[in-house]
Formats: sequence, C-alpha cells, structure tokens
Amino acid sequence: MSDTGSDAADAAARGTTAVEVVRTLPEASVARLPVYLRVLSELALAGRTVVSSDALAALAGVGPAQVRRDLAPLGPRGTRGVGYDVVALRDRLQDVLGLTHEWPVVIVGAGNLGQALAGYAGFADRGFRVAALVDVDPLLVGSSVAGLVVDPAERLEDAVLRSGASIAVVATPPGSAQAVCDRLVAAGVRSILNFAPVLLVVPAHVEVRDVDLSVELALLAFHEQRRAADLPLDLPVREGRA
Amino acid sequence: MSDTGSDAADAAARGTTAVEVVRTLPEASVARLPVYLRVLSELALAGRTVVSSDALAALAGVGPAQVRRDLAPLGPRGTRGVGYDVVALRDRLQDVLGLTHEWPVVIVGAGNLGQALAGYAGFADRGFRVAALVDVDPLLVGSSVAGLVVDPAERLEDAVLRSGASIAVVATPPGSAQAVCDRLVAAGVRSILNFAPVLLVVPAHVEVRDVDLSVELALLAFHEQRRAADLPLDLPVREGRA
DNA sequence: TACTGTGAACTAATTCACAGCT
DNA sequence: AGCTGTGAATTAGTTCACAGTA
Repeated sequence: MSDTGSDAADAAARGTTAVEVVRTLPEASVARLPVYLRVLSELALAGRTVVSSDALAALAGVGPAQVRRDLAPLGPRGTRGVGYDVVALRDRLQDVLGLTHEWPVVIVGAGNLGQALAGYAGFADRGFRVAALVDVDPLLVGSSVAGLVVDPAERLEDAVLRSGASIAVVATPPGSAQAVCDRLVAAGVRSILNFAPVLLVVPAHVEVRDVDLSVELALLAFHEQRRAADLPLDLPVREGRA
Repeated sequence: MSDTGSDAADAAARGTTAVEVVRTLPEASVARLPVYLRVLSELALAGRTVVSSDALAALAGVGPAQVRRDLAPLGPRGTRGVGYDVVALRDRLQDVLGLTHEWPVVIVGAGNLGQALAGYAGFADRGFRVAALVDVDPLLVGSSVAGLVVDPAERLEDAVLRSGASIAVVATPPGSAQAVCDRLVAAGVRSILNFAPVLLVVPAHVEVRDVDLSVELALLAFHEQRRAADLPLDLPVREGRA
C-alpha cells in the first residue's frame, strides 16, 4: 500500500497521531450490545475488573466468537492474553448506545401495562425517565401512578413538547394506537415502542419497535407443539390433488 | 422429470392420491407467522375473503416476496391470479402454530407486570389461559387479579401440575428469576417467557424467550442518537497510538 | 501462555425476476 | 391479466481457525 494510504493512515504509521477510522456495526450486533452492557454493569458492580470473551459470552448466552465480532468494532479493544477492561467497555457501550444522558419518555395508556411500565425500575436504571403518563380514561386521569399524576389525553402534545421527549411508549388498546401514534409523531416524537398489536404507519424518519406479547407466546406454543411431536421445523403438507 | 420421480410423485402425477411431503420452514419465517395470523384474523372479521401477497405484506409491514416465501411452505397455497383464501389461510396458520387448543399458562410474579399480563386480553384471544398467578409477597397472595386469586409461591409446583401447563411466564425481580425458573422446569414446564433481565440457565429441552424492555428502549435510544447526528450505523473509533 | 481481532468459509435470510397457473 | 411459487442472485450473519500480541 506504500504511498497510496491516506494522510491519517500515514500519521498513524508514523506513530504521531491517533486516527479517526469509521467502523461499521452490523445491526445484529447492535441488538446484542444492550445485553453485554447489562452483564458488564453487573460485573463492574461485583468488582470484577477484566473479563474474557469466553466469560462474557457465557453470561450473555452467546458464542465467544460472536462477542469478539460484536465488540471489536467499538474500539476499546481488549488486551490480548488478558481480556476486556470491564469498566472501560461498559462505559464505551453506554456511550455508543447513547445512554450517557437522560432520555425523557412519554407513556401513552395508563392501563395495567402502562402502569407496569411507568413503575418499571429497569427504565430508570438505564437513564429513561418517564416524563408523563397519559390516558383518555377520566377515572385514571388525575390518579397517581409510580409517583406520577396521569395526564388527560388532550395534554399529550403538551407533555411531549414540555419534556422534549423524542421517545414514546404506546400502551393503548389496538383501536386507538394509530391515532395516538399520529399525534406523537406530529408533536415531534421520532422513536416509538409499541405494545399494541397493530402495524403503526409512520413517516420514514420515525422508528417503531413492536413488542407483541401474544406473538411471543405463540412462538413458544409453536415450538412446544413441535417438541411434543418430536418433529424438527418440518411440516407435513398435503401435496397434489385427489 | 419422466421416470426418475419417486413413487409418491408418480402417484401424484397419475392424480390418484395426495402425497405427504415435508417442507422445512425457516425460523425467520416462523417468527412472522403470528403477525400474518393477526392480520388474517382481522381481515376475516371484516368479511374479506381473499387477500393478495401484496395486500397482506402491506398490512403486516413486510415485503410481498417475503410473504409468499413464508406462506408457500404451509400448503394451503393461494390461487394464482387471485390471492390467498383468508379463512383457509388463517386456519392453517392457527393449526401450524398450535393455536387450535387452549394452552394453560402459569404466571410467576404478581407485581405490576404480572398483573398486567394476567389481564392482557391478547392472551385469552389466542387461546392462552392464565391457569395460575403466583407470588411470594404475602400482601398480594390471596388478592384477586383479573378474576384470579394470587397463589402463594409454595403452590408453584402444584399450579403447574394441576393445570398441566407447559408454558410459564417469569415476571419476577431479576434476583429470584433463576430459582423460579429451576422450580418451573423441575415441575415440567418446557417453555418460558422471561421478562426478568437475566440470562436463565435451562436444560437443552427447555426453551426460553426473553423480553427485556430496557433493551428495547436502549435500541431506540441508539438509533435516535444516530439519527440526531445524521450518521448511519458507523462509529468513529480512535485507532492507533499517540 | 492466553487471549483478542479478523480473514475466510459457511449458513441463513432476503430480494429479484420470471415461469406457470387460473 | 394478475396472481402465486420458486430457482437464482444477493446480502447479512455466524462460526471457524489462526495470526498476532501483551
């Protein structure tokens, strides 16, 4: 590569300056980073200072090669022969995932699920602050849930603007989810965690993640049924005509 | 294909008998089947009798080619030039997913989340019956949630055996999840939907599906952060030494 | 020695594009 | 004409196996 290298690469080769290189992170890896983060937080709390890809893999429930593939592009490379620095890696993950500052979140729907989410400790731990909890039901509005007063539905836009929330949770019945979603998007929300079993239609710049609990159970039922019949993933199919 | 075909294929060619053929269903397709089922159920309810892969794709939020790939192995093939028979396809999906009979489910943990799950209509709709709701907290035990009396933790095994549940939901704090899981498995549970943010260690014949709500939010935060900075999935990484 | 980082091989999943029915 | 079903091409993801390094 002689003299075809970039200025930056040359500088690095000369050992003078650190270089900014851009590494791409596969989406599949991104999806596992929060899990590593959780494990590393626990390890750090337990006083562990280094961890090998093998150990981390075991704790995260994946293969060691995968851990290395996932982490290598992040930069704070582990030390060969030793492992990864627990705290440095944890901090890097927090940084990459954007969990270094607080994220205000608006939850729409204060039914059972909305209330459960509002009180979920795992959110606060990771920097997600429930800025508002909104519902249409006059019986719920004004009541106190997890230290929050439930706001009436009219205040939805208000809550989003006031809190500056760019993330919202939809925990309404399926029938009202799309309308709520539209209002959230109009108010400036760009990321939605949707618990309603419907496809939310949103503009391209808005991201929706669906959590459909009955889908999860259905998948368990499928595999359960397979296991009971001792079949693999194959289906007997009637082919041809009588 | 002349005379190289199998006996079964010959029979089919002669048009005498239907043939049992085994088609393999990719795991990724399986994960989408419950979504198709939901859409088809809605369409059937709305009186729609046929649906094209294009229409179904739009409603399910995937591409039309993917719909066809996913459904083709199931057998009740659509009619070329027309589309899929809504009711026939819905029934076939229910059958394949094992949702033709009731599945008793035991929920462990009657906190906010456990209560929300116990009352979740989407479960009952799909044939999941909450057979028992169990908790350690003496304040909750005996109280009534969604028409169910909360059972004490000691009754866990009892509840599993009595109901014959092979599916359970773990909605306990992370600290007690593994112990609960062990007891469930010992009692005969083979599929677990886990809401606790920990890796459950189970024997090979047991399947666990994790739903980690803070992971979902973290992924939204990641993309949100990217979008704000207008970066793609790339990371600037400091490479080389000073 | 004991570990990471990564090219290379492999496997899975998606998308294209069109043949084949109805 | 209008659709499905599917080979073929493409892309993404995983795993292997080992070179490189502290």
